[in-house]
Amino acid sequence: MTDRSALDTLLGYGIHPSVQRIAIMDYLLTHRTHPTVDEVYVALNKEIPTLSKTTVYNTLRLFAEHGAALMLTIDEKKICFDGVVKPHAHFMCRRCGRLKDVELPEGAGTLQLDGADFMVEETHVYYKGLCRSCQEQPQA
Amino acid sequence: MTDRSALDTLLGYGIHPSVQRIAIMDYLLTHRTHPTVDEVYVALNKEIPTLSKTTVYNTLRLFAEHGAALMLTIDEKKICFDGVVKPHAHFMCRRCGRLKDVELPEGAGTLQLDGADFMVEETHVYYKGLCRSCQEQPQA
DNA sequence: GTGCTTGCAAATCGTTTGCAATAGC
DNA sequence: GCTATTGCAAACGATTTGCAAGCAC
Repeated sequence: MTDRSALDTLLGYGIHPSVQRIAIMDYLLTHRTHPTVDEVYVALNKEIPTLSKTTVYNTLRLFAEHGAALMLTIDEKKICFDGVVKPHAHFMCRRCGRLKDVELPEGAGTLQLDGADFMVEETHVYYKGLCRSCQEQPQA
Repeated sequence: MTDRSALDTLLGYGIHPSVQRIAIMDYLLTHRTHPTVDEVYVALNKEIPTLSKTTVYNTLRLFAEHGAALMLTIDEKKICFDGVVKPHAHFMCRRCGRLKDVELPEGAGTLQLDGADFMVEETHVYYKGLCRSCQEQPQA
C-alpha cells in the first residue's frame, strides 16, 4: 500500500521507477521528518545494503527537479527533503534544530509579484526561532 | 559618510568595531548584490591585502547572529548575505541565478503562527522561477 | 597584561564527478 | 544489445577548527 503509493507518485511525476527510487519515495512519504540525504541513506541501507549514497543524492535531486519532492534550504548547515509538495511553510528551531510544518496563511503560497517581472515557480516560507519546548527550557 | 554609516550600524547592533568589520559592513551596505563570503573577500582584499577569508566568515556570521545582516539560504549552492535587514522577500532565477529583492505582501513578514507554539524571530520568503530576461531568451 | 580579534594552515565534511558494472526492455 | 540506472572511489570545494600572532584598552 505504501509501496503502491510511492510507485504511483513516481509515475505521476513522470519518473521511471526502480527499486531504489520507489524505496526512497516511500521513505519520504512515510517519514515526514524532512530527512537529509544521509538520513535517507542510513535508513534505507538496512533494507537495501547495496544502496549507494550517490544514488540517494541523484534520486532526491531528480525528485526535486520533477516536483515530486521539495528541497528545503532553511538550515544553512544541511539540505532537507520533503515528500509533501502541497504548499506549506516550515519552522526551524534555532536551538534544537527541529523542523516543523506550518500551514501557510491564506494565499501566501501563490503570491503574485508586481508587474510580472518574474515567473514564480516555487515559493518557500521559512520561519526561524524557538519552539515551545526550547522556550521552556532554561537557557543553555 | 558610508564609513560613518557602517560604523553606526555596528554600534547599533552592539558589535565591537574594527577595521575589518567596518569594511565588511560598509561593503554590505553599499553593494546590495547579496554577496557570498568569497565575493566580499575578493572585493575587500584589494583595499585590505592582509584580510583573511576566515575573518570574512567569522564576521558575516557575527553580523547575522546580531541581526545586523541576513544570511540567505535561497540557493542551495551558496550562502548569500544581505545588509538590508528590513523585512523583504527574495527571488532567484533558476537559469541565471541572479537574486532580486522583492517587496513582501502586506504583513507577510510578521505572520503569526497558530497557538503560539513557536516564537518566530526570523522570516524568510523565497521565490524561485525565471526572471524576465531569461523568460525571453530561447531555451538553452 | 588581559582579552578580543585576526589570519594562516590544516582538517573536515557534504556533494559532485568519472567511469565501470548492472539491470531492464 | 542498447539505454538508463546504479554504485564505487576519487576529486572537489565550501566551511570550520586550532592555534599563534597582533591589537586595544
